[in-house]
Amino acid sequence: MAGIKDIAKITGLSLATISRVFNESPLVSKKTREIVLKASKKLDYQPNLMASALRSGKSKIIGIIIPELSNPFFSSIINGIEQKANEANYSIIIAQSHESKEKEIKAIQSFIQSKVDGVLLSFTEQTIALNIIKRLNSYNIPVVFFDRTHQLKNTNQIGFDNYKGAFLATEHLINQGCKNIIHIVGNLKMEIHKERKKGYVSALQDYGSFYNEETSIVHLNMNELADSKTIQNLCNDSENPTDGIFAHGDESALYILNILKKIQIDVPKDVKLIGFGNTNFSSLVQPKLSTIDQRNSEMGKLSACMLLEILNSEKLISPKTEILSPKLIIRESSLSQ
Amino acid sequence: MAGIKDIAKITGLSLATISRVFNESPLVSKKTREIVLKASKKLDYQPNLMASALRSGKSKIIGIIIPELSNPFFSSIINGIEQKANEANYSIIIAQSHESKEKEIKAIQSFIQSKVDGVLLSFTEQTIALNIIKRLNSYNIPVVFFDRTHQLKNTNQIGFDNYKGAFLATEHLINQGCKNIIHIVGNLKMEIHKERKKGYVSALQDYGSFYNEETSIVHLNMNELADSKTIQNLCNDSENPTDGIFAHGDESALYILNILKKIQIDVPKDVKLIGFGNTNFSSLVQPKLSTIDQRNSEMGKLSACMLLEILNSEKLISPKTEILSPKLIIRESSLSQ
DNA sequence: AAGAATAATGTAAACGTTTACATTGTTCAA
DNA sequence: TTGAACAATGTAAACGTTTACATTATTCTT
Repeated sequence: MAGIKDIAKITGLSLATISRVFNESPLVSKKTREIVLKASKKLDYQPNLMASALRSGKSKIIGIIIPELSNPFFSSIINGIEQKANEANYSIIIAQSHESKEKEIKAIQSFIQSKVDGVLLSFTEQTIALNIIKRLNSYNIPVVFFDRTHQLKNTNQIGFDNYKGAFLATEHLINQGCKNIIHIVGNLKMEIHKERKKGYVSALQDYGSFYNEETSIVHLNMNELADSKTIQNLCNDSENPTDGIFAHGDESALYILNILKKIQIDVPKDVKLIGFGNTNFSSLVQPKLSTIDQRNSEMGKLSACMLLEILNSEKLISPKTEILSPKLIIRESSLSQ
Repeated sequence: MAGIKDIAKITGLSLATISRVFNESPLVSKKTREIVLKASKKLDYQPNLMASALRSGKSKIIGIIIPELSNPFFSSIINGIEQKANEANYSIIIAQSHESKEKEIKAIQSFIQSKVDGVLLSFTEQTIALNIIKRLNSYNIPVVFFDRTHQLKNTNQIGFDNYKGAFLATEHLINQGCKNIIHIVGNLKMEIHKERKKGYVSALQDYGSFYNEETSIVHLNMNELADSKTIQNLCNDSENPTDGIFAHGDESALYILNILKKIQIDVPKDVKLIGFGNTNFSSLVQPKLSTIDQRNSEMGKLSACMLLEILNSEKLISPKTEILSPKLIIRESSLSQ
């Protein structure tokens, strides 16, 4: 309820001076600063961020758009973002796109209207990044893309080396003696999953392993019966039975694990399995799941830092792309012996 | 960039009329409405929510405080909240308390300054709800508590019947023939875990089952070696071996599952196990985990609706508490034969 | 046809800050 | 002792809306 005016009244100072105190301006003497602070305590003064934002043009809010909050990958990224944002006294406002371009656009619209200072964005599979950039640019709102990156130059991005991650995973299976490794692919409309597939194929080629575009790439259709038949056929193939599986994510790895169990194929004895993402449950399942760590929280922190840097610097910072390197996590599901 | 003024200029109308159009006031004629909308399209007019909030006192923002975003329970609640909030044209701003009272207070402070219209709050174990209520009340910000509820009258709450959930879980184990059921308790400083314990004890008493405060209640200390020894001792007790385990959460149930596996106790043959929360991975582990569904998304929707109702009604709505009922989900980990 | 009722629009102040510019007070060099 | 330099404070307009109140235009009643 109490505003800067009230403080001015009881201290006998002008609005400007009071305002300067709260903005930590060096233009105010120690003595008056203390007087003001004491008065503001007494009145339980709460600065009105809306008014401040309106006048100054800085809202101290960062907008985040992600596909799905309940995806643990994204929620831990947000953890990282929140930490850095809070340190810098920014609030975060979150919107989910649910992989829908329309919702994404709506979110951006709402962010523009809310006058967010910057946007962190992991776009949907259908998004044309250029449009988004243009839109935000025309309102002078900087944006940093994370996780889902694109080919455009001159944009700020924090990515992850999906290619290398997939390569490491596949290589690991090869090292464990697998002769016929299949890959459960994700949505190939998305760059990240294309990259994972590429990494997988590269590893096989580098090591001269068996690869067949028809049979080595498996699309799940989330119909348990059909899927388990497919897997069964592959694993029981008389000529070239599958003995290694690289799944595009931990969750689908779990799903596969279930299927294998049902058709009585032992992991890791008969088939070795590795996931992707190092989700919190991956060390808690039986057998413990080998996987690729995506360094989620780090990604969050990095993107937040990049955005904050842009927000804090007067002059233009030349855009840059940073790519995080994967870490291979070896647990039980992929180990021979 | 374009504001209401620009629209006024090119249409020759007054600011008031333009404003009325965007606020869907009935006081404006169809003809002028269309003229205004056309002009606003042309200018790509974006209402400045900050200015609007400042003048009207309504920010159209809901603040959410939760302990931990990466806890899937909370992220699905937020999913529910976001859905309802978006429908009503509200943005959500999220802060995590990380179970720290200080961070929680800081978040509330920041919400007050951001002039959120209302707060949805799941408080930390150390929180004294009364203080929070008082603080928000003095700034006229309504609050709805969810999940973690308290005893105070005259507050808005959406809770979950933890007692009944625990009762159902325990009862189910009894029905499956368990004679000696232990309970892995959560943090007993928290009401929800106290209630779960109570429900467990009640079920045992109602059915005249074995219960011993000393041995039936197990606190995990997250030291795998020590914990596995404890569990082993209980399960191999010559007089009264444990044959049923009710864990306070799905994650700890998974943890227990691992321990049991390691000490070669079969689930569900030797010991039947049930968790709490119906987390997304619970149907993907081996054996599939029986659990109690907490109806997370529903809880989110309900709390959002309750808050929105308060925000939309002129007159005071008398505070109410709603308690969601648990659903028993029976899967493999608890089934006999 | 006059006045009442209603509909549509306009005027201008207000929301609580920030900030460019102006003013006053102080210190210090010459 | 003047005035230049600097430090501290003040004045008042501005940010982009909303809204109480005033005004004008239109329709209706009798």
